[in-house]
Amino acid sequence: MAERISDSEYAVMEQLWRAAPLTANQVAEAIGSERSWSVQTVKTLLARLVAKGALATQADGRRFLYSPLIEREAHRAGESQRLVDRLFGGRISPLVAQFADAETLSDTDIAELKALIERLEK
Amino acid sequence: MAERISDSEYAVMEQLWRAAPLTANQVAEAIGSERSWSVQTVKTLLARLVAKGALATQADGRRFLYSPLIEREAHRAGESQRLVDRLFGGRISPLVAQFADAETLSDTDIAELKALIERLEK
DNA sequence: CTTGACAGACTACAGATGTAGTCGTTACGT
DNA sequence: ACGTAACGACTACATCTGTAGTCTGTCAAG
Repeated sequence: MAERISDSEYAVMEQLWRAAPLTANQVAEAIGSERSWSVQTVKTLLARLVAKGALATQADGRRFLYSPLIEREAHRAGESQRLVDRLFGGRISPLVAQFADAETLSDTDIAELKALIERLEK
Repeated sequence: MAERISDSEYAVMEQLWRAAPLTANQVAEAIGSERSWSVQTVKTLLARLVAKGALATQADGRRFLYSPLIEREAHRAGESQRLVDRLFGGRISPLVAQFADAETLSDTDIAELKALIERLEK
């Protein structure tokens, strides 16, 4: 079942979505450039993700190779839906309108959205 | 600084954005219809929100009237931005595309988005 | 004046989260 | 064969969150 994934855990998942399977050390190394976590911290997060059913382990000698069990897309979809439900009554246009009001939309964003909508209208 | 507001706390804020100022009991009563929380729980959440600087109190005899100190819009904007940054590299069209792929967009949603984009293009 | 209802303050406590240390084992280099 | 580095398992601990109980003071009704 879709247990929630915390922020820190998500950073670990990201590496494994980028490339898998990886050893704990490889994950730690990949993350090292972004966050300054000790290897132990990464290992704890990996263990928690395994416990949550988000990662699969595969023995490789006496260590593990980790790979994602949940899809990145599925996670994004769940989290996005959750936000939209909580904050915008489940409707998406107020969400987009919010970004419009905050003026955080670039011309590129607008063009992309336009293309997307046109595609959807068909 | 904008301390984060948890899910439960958000439910309390919602009532106060709907109508303020309110007493603790009024908030509890208003929420009671949606969640079955004890009055104590609501009071704890109110106190935490005050501690976080999200609510202001105003004495009314021997009790307090609570009112929001942060804007609903500002909170929505912050949370939305946070999600988009974390999950979609800060770009919004992939977020919308995600909903499109998940087929959770109604015709109404699409029409609204279209109108919104047209307005933005000017 | 007494009592009881109610208000806020303080306390409780389990589970999640962020961040890491320690322990016991094992494989590899020498 | 032996030490040592590295690995996973277990432990740690402060903070946040969800959910509520208890304590103490006070206002209002009788």
